[in-house]
Amino acid sequence: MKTFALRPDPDRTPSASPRQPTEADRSEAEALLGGLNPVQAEAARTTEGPVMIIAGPGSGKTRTLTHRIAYLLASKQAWPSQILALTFTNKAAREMRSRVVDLVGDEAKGMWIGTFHSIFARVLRREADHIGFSRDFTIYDSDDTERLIKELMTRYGIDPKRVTPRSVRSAISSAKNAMVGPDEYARLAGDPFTEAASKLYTPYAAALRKANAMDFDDLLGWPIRLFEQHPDILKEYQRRWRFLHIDEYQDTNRTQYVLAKLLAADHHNLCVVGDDAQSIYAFRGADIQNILSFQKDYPGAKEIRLEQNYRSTQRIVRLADAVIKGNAKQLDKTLWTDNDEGDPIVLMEALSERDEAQKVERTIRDIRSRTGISWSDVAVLYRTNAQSRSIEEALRRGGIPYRMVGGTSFYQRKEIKDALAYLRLAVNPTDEASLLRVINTPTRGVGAKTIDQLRDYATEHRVALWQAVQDPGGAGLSARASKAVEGFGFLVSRFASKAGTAPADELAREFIQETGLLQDLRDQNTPEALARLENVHELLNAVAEFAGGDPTGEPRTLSEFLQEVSLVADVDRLSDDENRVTLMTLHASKGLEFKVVFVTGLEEGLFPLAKAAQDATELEEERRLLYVGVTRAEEALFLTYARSRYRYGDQQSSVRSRFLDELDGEDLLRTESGGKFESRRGRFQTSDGGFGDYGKMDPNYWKQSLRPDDGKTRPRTKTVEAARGERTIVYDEGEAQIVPGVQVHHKSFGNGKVISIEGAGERAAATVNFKSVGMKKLKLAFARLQVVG
DNA sequence: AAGGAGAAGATTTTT
DNA sequence: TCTTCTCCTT
Repeated sequence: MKTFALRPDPDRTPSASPRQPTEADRSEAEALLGGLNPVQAEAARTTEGPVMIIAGPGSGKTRTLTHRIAYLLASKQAWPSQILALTFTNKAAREMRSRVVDLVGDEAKGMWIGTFHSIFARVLRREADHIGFSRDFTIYDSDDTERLIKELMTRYGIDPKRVTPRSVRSAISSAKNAMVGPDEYARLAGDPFTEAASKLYTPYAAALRKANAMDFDDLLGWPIRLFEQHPDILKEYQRRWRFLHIDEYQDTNRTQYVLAKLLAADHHNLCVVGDDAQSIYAFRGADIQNILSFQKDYPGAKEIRLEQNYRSTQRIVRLADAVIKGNAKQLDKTLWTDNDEGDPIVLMEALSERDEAQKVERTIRDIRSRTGISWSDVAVLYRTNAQSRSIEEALRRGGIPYRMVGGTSFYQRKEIKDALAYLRLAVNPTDEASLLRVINTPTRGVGAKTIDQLRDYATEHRVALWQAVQDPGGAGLSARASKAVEGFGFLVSRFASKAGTAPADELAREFIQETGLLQDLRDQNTPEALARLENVHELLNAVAEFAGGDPTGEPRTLSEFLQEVSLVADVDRLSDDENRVTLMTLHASKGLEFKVVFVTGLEEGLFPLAKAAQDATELEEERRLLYVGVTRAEEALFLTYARSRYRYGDQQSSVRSRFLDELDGEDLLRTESGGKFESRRGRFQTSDGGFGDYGKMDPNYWKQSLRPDDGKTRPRTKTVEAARGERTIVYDEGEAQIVPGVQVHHKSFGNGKVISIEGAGERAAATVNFKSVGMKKLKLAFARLQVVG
């Protein structure tokens, strides 16, 4: 590690004038760029003014950004604290920080690097009093937020069946992301749903404030308001951060865009890095226009294109290119690579999701024994978290170690959320969502009725729920209920009074001990409960570790721990030193790379999702998602789909994804046996035996149950009868018809369900999913299947 | 108020 | 299929 002579950073006098680099400084910094290609190096040394780096997957954009920051420091153009770098995940921030430190030494630790949310949470902590919050504000995730909205809905008499807390939350969140305030939102309201949501917008904002809490969107919205109301504070931050970097710029939303604009308004030293083809977060407000119109927003911006891919084989790059060609709207760029041609990309067809998982498992094992790669070189990607189950089962059966990203991540688990809710209360007892969460967890005799009474009291006296808890007698509770509530209130306030002073780890340990959470789990004495107990202990260890100090050794408080923990995504917990196969959604795979990648579930209705298939814009986003997925692969890529899949506990037949059939022409895909891939050129066989194209297809076809209505089981959808009527009956055994969906009996395999029928007459064959042996393909003429029921 | 049984409902993706 | 909600009994 090379150490540069960076003098102590005047963090407290951020207005320190920019340093004037000498020739010697420049040439010393120049040496750092040795490993970059000419285009990357140019991007790294263009430090003044607005710069947009359009970087294809695997083109070394992180590397370039890292070197740019190192260059700024080494050439003495900036103090570390004058550099702000905004990344998409905390993991990316961590990695970038340590790489910069490797390049220029420990002083670089003082730079500001993190996600938008974590950086601005820190800003808000500093400036909390300017916006009327306490610095110990609680950060609400969507769970907490929904709890609060549900609460408001009962108060405002909105039926939670027709308008769900979840949909209200996402409506308000979108509004906040687009910087639409309550008044404007109410004006826009036209339909009953928007009207209901707009009725809750203002009370929701008020409730958050009362609870001294912020949701994710507030962490970006409040800084904007702060800067607008206090130009002097804005000025201070403009002076502090002289060089701004934003990674994954294509996934920034309106508020992030505005923040960047405010901060860079003075010096324009803004460097954004992104790839419009990898924009996959429109659903949460990301606006692709931010990157598309960068030139317009920052006239004179320098545009640099990184088009050489260093990650993947020629074949993978060509496939990625073929995938993205399906999209009309995109900045043109040509991705190319000097890498080897590589192995053909394999398309695997499976009978069922179970079969798909088994094939994945076998293939992983096979590659490993053939090439000696590590488990951690392999990733299995899927569109929805629900798909992980079958993969997990197969890997577990096969004894392949794996780790899963997302799903119910550590901090989402119930026991963890309960424990965190207690800790949040100690720091901020007005936090209503947390109060409601644990007031009766573990059960202590505070039921729904008691909570109603407390709520009424709080509403009537216009005080926080916490105030009501402290005066149960005043709320008119019965003696028994009063005593229970009092006990809870006493417990919380005892630790709340210590929260400011006691060391975080001790406080947390004692408090959680006394809540009875641990005892409750111990008493259950089931393997699951004991695993949960372990998790809570792990949380307490995390508190202790955190309290021990930040990278520079400063001890930290419980309040800081809680704020940081709210912003930890599951990918952030992913460490590289575990030798396991990685399972995750395509979204979570962004920014990562693996030697071997499986993209699974390439089926209509799943990938692309049914809803997205109906809308051209959303369909393009799905295609970009596939682009992101395939470009994670360095050496080997497998695409899989299953001909049938469990949905809502019912086996449904499926049609392979249109994305596959777009990959015609070039010789890109091979089947498992090495045969050539035959594109159906956008056409497929429909259930009525005809042909249609994807555009005409019912996007919800997969919702139709294959199970005929036998009068005993409730029909899952209205279309069952209709679907059955249209279906060609292939084989008729007396009055019992063997059609997809019916239960049949086989004399050696037992009972099973018909998934599909192929051929007709003598050659008709059925694919049957047997309870005992799984999928089998049987000739009807020999199998003598009996229809059951 | 608590706990159990049975029924209804759910699957995009997430900082 | 799995989870959450609702109603019912204790």
